[in-house]
Amino acid sequence: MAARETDPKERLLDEAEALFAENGYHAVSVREITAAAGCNLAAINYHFGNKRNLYLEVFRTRWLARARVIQERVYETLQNKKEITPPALIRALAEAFLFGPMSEKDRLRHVQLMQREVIQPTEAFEMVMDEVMKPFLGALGERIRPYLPAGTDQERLMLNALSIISLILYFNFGRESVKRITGRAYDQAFREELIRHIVRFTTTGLGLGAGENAS
Amino acid sequence: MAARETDPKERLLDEAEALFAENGYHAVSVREITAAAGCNLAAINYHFGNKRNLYLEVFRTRWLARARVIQERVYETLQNKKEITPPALIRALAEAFLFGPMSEKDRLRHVQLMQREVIQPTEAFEMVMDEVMKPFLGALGERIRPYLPAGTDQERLMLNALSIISLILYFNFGRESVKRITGRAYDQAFREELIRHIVRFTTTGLGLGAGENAS
DNA sequence: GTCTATAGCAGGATAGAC
DNA sequence: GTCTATCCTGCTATAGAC
Repeated sequence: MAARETDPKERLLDEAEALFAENGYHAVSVREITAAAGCNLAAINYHFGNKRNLYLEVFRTRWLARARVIQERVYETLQNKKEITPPALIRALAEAFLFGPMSEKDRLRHVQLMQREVIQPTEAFEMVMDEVMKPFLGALGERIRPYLPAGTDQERLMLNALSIISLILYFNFGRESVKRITGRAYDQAFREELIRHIVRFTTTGLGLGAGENAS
Repeated sequence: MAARETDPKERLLDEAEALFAENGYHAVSVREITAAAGCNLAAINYHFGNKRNLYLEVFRTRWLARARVIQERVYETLQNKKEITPPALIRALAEAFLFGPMSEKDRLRHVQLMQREVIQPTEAFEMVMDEVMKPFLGALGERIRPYLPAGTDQERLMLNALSIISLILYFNFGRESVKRITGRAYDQAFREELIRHIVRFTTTGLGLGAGENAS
């Protein structure tokens, strides 16, 4: 697995993901990517056919894998609990996004990349939706359903789940806005405060009383 | 004011805004913009100096103006109320974004354009923050402060205000996601349902009990 | 598989006629 | 102010040597 650092194909995927996330597809040139990966200009066309395909391959081999890591992290956190309450679940979600198992930069990139697709969907959007968002929100919904009034319909459940996720995502990709408005840096202390806020706001938003009884 | 349709400079601003919002700055060429505006390739350089400056001018003369219209709309809606409760305020905000005074396309563009700056801030981000978001969130905070526990500090107030706005924005720019997850089209009925959800979720999220007593 | 070289085209910007 | 013509840079993609 040291292929990650030696294999040019792998390096291309890594550098491409970073650059696409930071600057967007059109703002990044294949020259930039190959230079960052320390390999030849022709490498992208050889390995992926064209630039567009490299972008899609980034989602297939990097983004989806990372999404799975984040999900696993959530389940790990919840493993030792006897009962998974909504506040504990939401806290685990928020922590996975704001602290998570990967580097700060990787986490930010992950959300940026997805957010670009949300604003302006391309082919990768289908992938993200079908393979991650739908099952993820479905599972999230089922987990919180027992705590909601009996007979809550599927649509309302999904609106609630979407609202939780959107808050968590916003406090990630909207960092610059949040910093400007609150005047705080995104350090450890502030992130913990953000998580407390997210848990409180969404838990009560679900109509479950002010529940901050998570780990 | 029919200058809007005849003056090439005005047409350039309109078409540029539409294209930048839909496809992003780098994906749009000056050739595309001038063609859409029905004027010459050299027009952008003549009137604005360069492409970048046109982009900033779009924010200065179009985006900020529209933000003001949206804000006015909010205050209009609230004008006849004797007491402006948080649910009424939030409903007015959500309505302004989801129905508002301008066309469906204009409303969507407005949010898309801003959202691109949120993900990847440029010079225009300062403008949006300083001239719209900060005062807007400040005013929103002050309006809801009287309903929150006494002594709620400024930071918590801003986190609450940010959360309200982020939900309203997400259900706008994240249309494709919301459609996929709920399986519903963005018609009048669904939008009204979304507004009810937003008002309920955020009002209770603020800790104010399930208050849907707005007009 | 990796390189160099280059084709072929689209991009932003400008000069200068009208 | 508006146009045409054009410069020149940078882009993606490919051909072909190694």
